[in-house]
Amino acid sequence: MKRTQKITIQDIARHANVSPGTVDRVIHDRGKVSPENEQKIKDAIEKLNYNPNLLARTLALGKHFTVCVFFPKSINSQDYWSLPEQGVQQAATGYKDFGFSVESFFYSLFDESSFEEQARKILQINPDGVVFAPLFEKESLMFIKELNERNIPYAFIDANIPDQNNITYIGPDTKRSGYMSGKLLHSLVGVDDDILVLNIVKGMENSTNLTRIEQGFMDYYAEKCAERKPKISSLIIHSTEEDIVFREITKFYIKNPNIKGVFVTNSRAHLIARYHLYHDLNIRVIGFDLVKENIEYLNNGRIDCLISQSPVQQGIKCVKTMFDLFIYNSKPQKIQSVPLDIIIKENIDFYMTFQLETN
Amino acid sequence: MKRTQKITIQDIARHANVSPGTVDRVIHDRGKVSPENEQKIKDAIEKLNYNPNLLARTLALGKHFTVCVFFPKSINSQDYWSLPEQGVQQAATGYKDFGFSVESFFYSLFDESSFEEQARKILQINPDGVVFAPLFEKESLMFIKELNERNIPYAFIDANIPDQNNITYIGPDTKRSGYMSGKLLHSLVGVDDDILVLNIVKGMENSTNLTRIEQGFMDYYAEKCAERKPKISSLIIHSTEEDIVFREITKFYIKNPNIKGVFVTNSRAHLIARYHLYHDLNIRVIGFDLVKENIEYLNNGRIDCLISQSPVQQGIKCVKTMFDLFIYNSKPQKIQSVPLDIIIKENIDFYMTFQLETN
DNA sequence: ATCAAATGTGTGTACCCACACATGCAGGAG
DNA sequence: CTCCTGCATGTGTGGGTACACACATTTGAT
Repeated sequence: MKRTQKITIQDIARHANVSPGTVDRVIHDRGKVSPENEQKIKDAIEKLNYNPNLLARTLALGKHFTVCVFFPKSINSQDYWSLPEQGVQQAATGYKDFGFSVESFFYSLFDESSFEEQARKILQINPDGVVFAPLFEKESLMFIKELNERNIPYAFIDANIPDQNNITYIGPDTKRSGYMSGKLLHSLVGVDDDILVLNIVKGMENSTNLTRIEQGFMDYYAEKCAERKPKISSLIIHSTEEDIVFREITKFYIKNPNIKGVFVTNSRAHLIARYHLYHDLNIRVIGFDLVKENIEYLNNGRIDCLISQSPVQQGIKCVKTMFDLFIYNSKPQKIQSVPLDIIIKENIDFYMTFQLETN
Repeated sequence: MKRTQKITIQDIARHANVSPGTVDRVIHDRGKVSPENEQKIKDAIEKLNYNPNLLARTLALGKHFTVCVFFPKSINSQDYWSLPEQGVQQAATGYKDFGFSVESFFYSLFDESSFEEQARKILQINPDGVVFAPLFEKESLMFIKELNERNIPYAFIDANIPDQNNITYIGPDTKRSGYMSGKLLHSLVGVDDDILVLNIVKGMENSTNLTRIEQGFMDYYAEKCAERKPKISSLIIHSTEEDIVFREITKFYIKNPNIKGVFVTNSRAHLIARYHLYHDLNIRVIGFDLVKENIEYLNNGRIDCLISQSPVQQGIKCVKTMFDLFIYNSKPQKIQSVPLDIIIKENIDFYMTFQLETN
């Protein structure tokens, strides 16, 4: 524990025979400096490898940034959406001395109007940045329009809407997770058996992601089973109501009796798992996300494998990205993928423990 | 971006009708304050929920901390031990403005004397903290003794030595990883087949961890297969030389022809995998760590499953722990477990990508 | 009892480093 | 001679720390 020997603006000033203020103006390119001095100062900065002290800078600037995060509501701490929120809070505590604060807002996954309502609230606060999960495409686009007009930087988390002005997308590489799903299902189901790619969606949901996931899935089979591919069907059910889903599934299974594996492109694998349980069907199922219902069916064997998309890390990363943007002024990459974890019966309990306790 | 409204030491001073200096002395318990004032100040701190500004504090103190990290050498970026190092570097960059710097030292896994030599170098630097992987037990204990005498706080990473004065251990919960291995092997090998727990160690290596891993493994079978357990043998080979290992294995397999699954308690699963490849034996293998050789055999199917112990996160965490200790003066938990990831053929390539590119 | 020294209690302020604004001081134009 | 412009310096701010100092009270010696 010694006194710091870091070089400061004063060191530069001494080296160039000018005052600290002049050095400051060179650094910030505010002009009003004679060419000779400017050169001398720049040389000294180069030579001494000067980097401004972030602490002193933020302290002097005394700025304050508010970032709103905007996720689906979670009912309890087991919920999928409580995990990114946990990551957000965790990261935020480490940044609060930098005058960086986070406010959370939540919308209901079953109610588009709650999204609009909370989005209005966020705009009223007029934050410096916004992180949100654009699960309702139409409403999100309206929100985006407003954010663009006000020049408020925003990041997408968990789901992406392409070709927007967002500073970054933080979430799974959707195509890759589809590809990985293909590989996994391939290991569970032979090439002579039929496969179903099942999209269970509510009307308004962001569909781009599902398309990309499905494409990745198809890519795998096209690449690895070029000569001998299983029959792959695709089905979209436009409801999450159990009776409607069950009716559609029944219709499909009657027409396609040889289905031995199902890939559910989102977190609703539990619906088909329940169907298999009722009818005692021996069909492999893989899906996404450790939501409570999925975990239940993973444990009793009706779901074979779930892919988890590092929800806590997503939360951490989005806060960190905003922090770096405001404090370091560093622009993030447009896409920041997170790890995809394979969860099977054998590691589910360990995985859950760690997601909640550590990180 | 507004001016901050955070409450400062001045606010407290005004509230308690004292000077900022007095508040400071109360906060730091330096005495020389009248009881009434002390109480008033404490009340005000409580009431206004005051938290000192970390930036201003570190700036004013102008302290500088050096932490030495001390790992096995890695030959290339694919190596296991390059991963914690990457985590260390990554975390360190974020803390450098706090006067917090990290110096890395490396020892050879095959040379105890290199450990001693580098340990001496570290002691010469006289750092404020040390993080190291105590893989050589005897040499580590000597190092520990010296650190204790000098009152230098130290943390263990990746491997633990119990009952020491270390501030924390960061790494896998060894018992749990054994338990998990049991669960995994159970899913691969029937209860009528025999199982081998294989310890391939060099003479000087830290043995406590292996014992605990094995114990966790046994616990699983004792718990879950109480009535009908496979025959589980345990074998220790005191060498990592291929010919010696092969000889010992041959001897063992001749006596125990019904072995169908092998659990290797450290990163040396590739040795037995190669043996199986040569002799074309259809025996399941699970082991630890994504070292290059292991990955090779995972890909060609001679290793069925590897457990990865979040190496990058381990590095990040140990730097963060030291930072929190010095800057926040916050004591860590004695044990900080990291997630255990299951790596199979299906997700190895994705896993590797993320370990290297993101985090 | 008296006075100096030691102790207890509290205040004032320079400093950490970067930043921003106000000010000073040339020289040339009007 | 003033006014402006270009260049450079000086100073106050931000939050907290640490040291120097001021003042009051107690202790001890004479």
